[in-house]
Amino acid sequence: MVASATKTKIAQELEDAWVALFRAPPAVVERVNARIRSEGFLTVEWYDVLWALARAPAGRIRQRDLGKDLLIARYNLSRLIDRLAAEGLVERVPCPADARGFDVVLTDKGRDLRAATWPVYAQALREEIGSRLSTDEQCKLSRLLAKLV
Amino acid sequence: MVASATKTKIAQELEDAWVALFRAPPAVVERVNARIRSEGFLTVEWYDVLWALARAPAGRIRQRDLGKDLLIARYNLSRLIDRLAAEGLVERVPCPADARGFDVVLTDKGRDLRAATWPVYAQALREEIGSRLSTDEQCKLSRLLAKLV
DNA sequence: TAGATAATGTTGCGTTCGCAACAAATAGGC
DNA sequence: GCCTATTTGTTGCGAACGCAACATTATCTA
Repeated sequence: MVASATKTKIAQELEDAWVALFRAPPAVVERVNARIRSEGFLTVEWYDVLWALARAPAGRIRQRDLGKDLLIARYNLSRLIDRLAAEGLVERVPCPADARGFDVVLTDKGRDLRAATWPVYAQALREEIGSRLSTDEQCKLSRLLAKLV
Repeated sequence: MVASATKTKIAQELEDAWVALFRAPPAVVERVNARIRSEGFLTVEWYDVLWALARAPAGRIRQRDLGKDLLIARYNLSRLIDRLAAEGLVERVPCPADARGFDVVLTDKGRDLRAATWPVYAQALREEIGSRLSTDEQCKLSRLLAKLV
């Protein structure tokens, strides 16, 4: 690969957008997590897997597809599923159509825990995001972030 | 604390905004980091500390203020500074005005490494963000994310 | 259909994060 | 001044991440 001529200046708007993107979201996620944990429930990382499964047909998704949906790298998802399975919240079953793969299946325990967590989670989202952004702003934010993926 | 009556529904816009906020930024940051690391340079987490110091008067900021600027939790910043100091990129010196505190000072080595990293970093930002969002969109994104902090 | 290539998932290893508990110093209320 | 509460920073510990290397299976190509 030829080293391209890299200019040493970037636009202020680009710098500002990057700094905001880099710093703000983790802080917001941490606040949401802190609220949920203080009530004794799951982190959002765990929750989101259960949520994705709860929406999937038969509470079942192939691990590969789960990673793509949740934007989680393979090696991280692999161990995240390990932890969820160790808690009995999901199960890994061989994928019928592909001997390499696994379907991740939501257990009853996982389904119940997700449902129990939801009110606390929803409340955290209302307070951390709903109270700070109008509905219109929420839509704009979704749209802008979608362009970056 | 009295358990507040928590509704079990939230608006679709809020859910979408949260999901985007939760998933997209880490993926973008990881892509930027991968580019920079593939060229043998610093992760953005390290870079941003050096950057903040390079902008500060005399290349020097109190650790507490650095944490607030960068939105890094105390216990994480403490160890991040440890690592940077172990590499000789910064130094910790007692804060003259407050015996509890430390000023973090950029070393010559840190200054040089930051400068050397910049072209690669800037190029990564142009490609990952500049090419996906217009200047106007970049401004909107900054503004929306600022509201969440 | 054999051989090379790609996709899927796991694991060893070191790094980094997050909580809780802690020590030390300052600031405030009386 | 004195006692308490707050602020600042560190550390032990376990959880989670990220890279590189790996095994296994599927897919493509000739």
